[in-house]
Amino acid sequence: MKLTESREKFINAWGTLGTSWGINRTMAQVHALLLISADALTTEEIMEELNISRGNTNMNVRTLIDWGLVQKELRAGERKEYFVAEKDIYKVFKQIAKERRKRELEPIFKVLDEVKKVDGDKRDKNIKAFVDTIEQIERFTTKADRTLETLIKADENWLMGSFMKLMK
Amino acid sequence: MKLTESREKFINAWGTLGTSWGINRTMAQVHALLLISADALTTEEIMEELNISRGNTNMNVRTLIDWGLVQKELRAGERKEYFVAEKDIYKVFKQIAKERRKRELEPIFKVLDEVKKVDGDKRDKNIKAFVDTIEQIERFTTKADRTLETLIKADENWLMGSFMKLMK
DNA sequence: ATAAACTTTCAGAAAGTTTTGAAAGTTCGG
DNA sequence: CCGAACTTTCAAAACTTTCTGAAAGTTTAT
Repeated sequence: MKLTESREKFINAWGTLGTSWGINRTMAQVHALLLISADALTTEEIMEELNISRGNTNMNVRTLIDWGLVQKELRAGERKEYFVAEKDIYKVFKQIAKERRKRELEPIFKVLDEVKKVDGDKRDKNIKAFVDTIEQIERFTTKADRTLETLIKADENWLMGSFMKLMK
Repeated sequence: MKLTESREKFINAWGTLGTSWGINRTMAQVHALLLISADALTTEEIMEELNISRGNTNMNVRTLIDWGLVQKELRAGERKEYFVAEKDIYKVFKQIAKERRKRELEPIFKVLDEVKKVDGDKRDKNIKAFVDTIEQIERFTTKADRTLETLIKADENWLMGSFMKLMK
């Protein structure tokens, strides 16, 4: 398979994967493109490679920068901005985990906390079913969250070490 | 806060969370409703509680059954089907992980495998950047996948034990 | 065999999300 | 301060996904 074809295939696959993880297709594709490019790219180059508009490119590159997955690179004597992706895949997953934790897990914790203060007799089976479920979810997610936090803070070797241990 | 209000709040939060994880909002809401209900519910009851159509209810309940998160419950002498959710939250997350692994990780492995067989001189920096990235992703995802598989197969206590260890 | 009680399907409508592209904004050298 | 080179914004359009509800299908009792 030719490089061009392989690249295209990978970019598409990454875009599809992104979609089912709640990340928009184009954002995932821009990320994939930058990941596999040896050099930093300009807006113009991204537009051309992916056949997308300037506005779309700008918006998605900006989001990737917000997520800490892409950085601007300035070149002496040039006006244009160049973009490079973080190439270390561990860092990439760590960043994503961090971002999503903030955007998704934190709000749910807030709701769980609020919602479990339901009033009424705990012997009522409907109240009991509700409270029990909420508490179980809270216990589980708190544990999962702490684990995630540990992983996020940990350095790469530690991360690998933990995975290794888990795998026995 | 009244039970009705709490329930509604939780159902909505769960629905929103689902959305950002690529699970459709209604499916997540039906799941939430069944999770917090003391008794099994009929299609009719789900329709009424969530204000959704018969077709929509049927489709989403069916998908939840496919995912192994909900079961049919038949009652002697009754024609209607009753639905109950798996209440053990560990099992719920395990099932979801299993499902998504099959639908999302497996296809990406296939692509990575295909795509890394790119032809051309490995000293070309573009080919090198591409192949290096693909290999890194493959190594990482394979490890993550094995860990996931181990977790899926493991029983609940083992799962908790592992989490505990990770948390130190 | 029929009818009642249910469940499933599916085409079109509605809702939600993403993309475009032109216009507005910014920055910098001279 | 001007104009060229770029970046950002945003309303409208295109696309995607989800939902509705009526019709078709299935099952069971008699």
